[in-house]
Parts: sequence; C-alpha cells; structure tokens
Amino acid sequence: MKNKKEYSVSTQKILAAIKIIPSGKVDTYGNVADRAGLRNGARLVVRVLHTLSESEKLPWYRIVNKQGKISLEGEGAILQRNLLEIEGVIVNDDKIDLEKYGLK
DNA sequence: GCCATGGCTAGTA
DNA sequence: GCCATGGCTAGTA
Repeated sequence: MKNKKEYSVSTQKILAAIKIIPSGKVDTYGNVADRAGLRNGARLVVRVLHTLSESEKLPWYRIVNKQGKISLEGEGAILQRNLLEIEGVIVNDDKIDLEKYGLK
C-alpha cells in the first residue's frame, strides 16, 4: 500500500508559501497566493488549508484575512488566537496589526 | 465533464 | 469573480 500522494504544482507552491511564514508572524490569504504565483488564488489557499493542514502540519493559524482579522468563528477562532498569542502575536478583538506582524 | 467548495478579495454602484 | 480538487453523473463502448 503506497501513499505517494502527488500534489499539483499550484498546491505544492501554496504549501511552500505557507510553510515559509515564521513563528510570531502572520500572513494573508491573498499574499500566500501571490507568493505561490497565483494572482487570485486566495480561495484556493483556503481550500488547501482546509484539506491539508493536518497531514502537512501547516501553520494554518498564521493566516488571516486582508484586514488582519481572524476569519474563523467560534472554537476555531479561539484556538487560532491562542496559538498566535503563544508565539507572541498580540490580538485585539480578533484583529492583528499587519504592519507589525505581517509579512512584507 | 460538471459543479460545489471555501477561513477571500479587488473593484464597482 | 477567481482557482484547483474531489466527488458524482451522463453518456459511450
């Protein structure tokens, strides 16, 4: 039984773009997509996070929307905020200062 | 093949 | 609207 799951080039690039985000920093969906070479692939990033976060051990919680806000709701949002705070990221009302913690 | 998905977002009214 | 993938269907052989 082999599990040689192959990802498409786009998916691989997105995975790489996500893994680049260092601890204590955050990035936006759109930015990740751009780094992966996908101009309008924000939603694709969302999809990748959804399907591969666990298997690829992705730092999913380091990704927020363009306004620097946590896009999840309920439990997920709480978990994300906690994980970020553990890394030293300050979160106010589910909002993060992208100028300070965002990737350039 | 077609179509829904998913935590979005640039750009118009 | 944009994007790629997974799941499901219709339509041939």
